[in-house]
Amino acid sequence: MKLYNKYPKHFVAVDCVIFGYRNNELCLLLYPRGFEPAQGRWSLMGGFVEVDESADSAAKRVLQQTTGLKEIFLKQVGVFSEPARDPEARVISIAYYALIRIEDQNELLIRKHGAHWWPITALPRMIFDHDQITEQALVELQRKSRYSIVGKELLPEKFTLLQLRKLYEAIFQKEFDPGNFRKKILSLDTLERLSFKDYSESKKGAFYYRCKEESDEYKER
Amino acid sequence: MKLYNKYPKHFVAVDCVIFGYRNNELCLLLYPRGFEPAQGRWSLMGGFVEVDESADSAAKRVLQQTTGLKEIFLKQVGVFSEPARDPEARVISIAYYALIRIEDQNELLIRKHGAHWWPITALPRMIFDHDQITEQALVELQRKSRYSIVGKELLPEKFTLLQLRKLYEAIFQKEFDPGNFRKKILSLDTLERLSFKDYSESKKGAFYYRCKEESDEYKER
DNA sequence: ACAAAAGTGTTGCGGCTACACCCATGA
DNA sequence: TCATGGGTGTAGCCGCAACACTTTTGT
Repeated sequence: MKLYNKYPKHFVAVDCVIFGYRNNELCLLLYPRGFEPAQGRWSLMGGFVEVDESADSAAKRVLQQTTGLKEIFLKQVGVFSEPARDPEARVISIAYYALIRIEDQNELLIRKHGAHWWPITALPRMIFDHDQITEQALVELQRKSRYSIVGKELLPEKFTLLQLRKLYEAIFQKEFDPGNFRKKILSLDTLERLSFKDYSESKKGAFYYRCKEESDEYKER
Repeated sequence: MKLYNKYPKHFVAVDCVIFGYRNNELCLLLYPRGFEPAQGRWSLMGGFVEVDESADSAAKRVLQQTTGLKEIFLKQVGVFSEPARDPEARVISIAYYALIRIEDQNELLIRKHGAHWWPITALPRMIFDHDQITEQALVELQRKSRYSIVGKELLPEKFTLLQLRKLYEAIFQKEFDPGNFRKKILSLDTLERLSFKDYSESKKGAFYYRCKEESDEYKER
C-alpha cells in the first residue's frame, strides 16, 4: 500500500472515436459535453477509468452506456497525456476507436445524450485535443482497412460491392477503380456471394455479399 | 478542482523496452528491480509519471536517468492496465520501446543500476506482464523495420551491408538473401556509400555506408 | 438509343524471390 | 585451389493500375 506513496496519482480517462457510415459518408458520433469545463461543446465520448477495470473495459463500458451496444470492434489508438490538455485538471487520456453499424445503435440512448452523427468531412470544433485524437484514429482505421474488410463492422450484414467500395472511398477520401476494387476484395476470399441481388442501385442488379464466418477472426491481426 | 473529484486517481507508470544490438544479437536492457514487490527480479526499466510531465517526457527522463542518453528513438507501444497486473497496487503502465547504440551508453550508469543486456532469444523471466509488453514491442520494432532503416538507431554511424543484414536477421529471426537484401536497401536511397572499406569480415572488403542526413526525418512517420 | 451500374478481360509496370555468376583474397 | 564474403545480373511470379469491353435494363 505505502510502497508507491511518494508518487503522484492521476485521473485517467478513455475517449472513444466512434466511426459509423451513413449516406455514403464516414461519420463520427459526438456529444455535447455534459459538465464543466467546456460544457455544451462537442466532444468525443469518454469516461474515467474506475479502480477495478482495465482501460479496455472502461472503453467498452462507455460505449455500451452511450450506444447500447456490446460486442463492437474497439481498438486502442494511444495515450494523450500533455499535462495541460484538460484545463480543469491533469487527465491522462487513453484513446480508442470503435466501429459500429449505425442502424444497430439504440436511437433513444443516443438522443438522451444529445449525441449527433457528423460527417468526417465537416466536423465541428471539438474540445481539448480531441481533433488530434480523431486524426490519429482515422489513420488507424485506414491501416486496418488495408488488410481487413471493414464492411463487416460498418455495413449491414449483407451488402453489395458498390456499397463496400463507397465505404472505402469515404474512408480514404479517394476513388477506386470499380473493376480493380472488386477483383482485389474477392481475391481475399473472405466474402461469400449470396443468391439474391439488390436492384436499388442498378437495373442489372448487384449480388449481395456477406463476410464468411471465420473461426480465425482472432488470428487475422 | 473539485469537478472531477468523484472519480478515482491512479498510479501511472512508463515502462521502456530498450533494444540494442551486440554480437550479432538483438538484446534487451533489463534491470533487477530495486524495490518491493518483486525486488531483485528482472524488469523493464520504468518509472512513475510525475504531475507536470507527459508520458513521453517521463519515458525520455527514465531513459536518460538509466542510460545517460538523450535524443534516442522512442515510441509508444500501448497501455497495459489490467487492475491486478501489479500485485502491490493498481498501476496503469504506458509502454514504450527505445532503440539505442550499445556503444553510446554510459557504462557506469548501467552498472550502477545493475542492468544487464540479454539476448532476445534467451530472456530471463520478467516481473508482472513485462514479457507480454516485450512481445508487443518486438512486433512494433519489426513493423518499423519494414519501412525504415533501423540501422540508423541500432548500429554505429558507419556500417557495412553485412552488419545491417545481420541486424535484420536478428530482428526478424530469419535469414535474408544477401543480393536481394542489398538491392532492396539501396533502392530506398537513404544510405550513402563512403569511400573506405571494412576488411574485418571479408578479404575483398565491404564498403561502409551511413544514413543520409535527411531533413524530412520527421516526415517519414 | 442511351446512360449507368455490373462484371470480365488484357496489358504493362514494378517489386520481390530464387539463383547463377562474376571478383578478391587469405589460408 | 578452395572457401567466403562482396557485388551484379537475370528470369519468373504476382499484385496492381489503367482501361477496354460486354451485359442488363430502366427511361
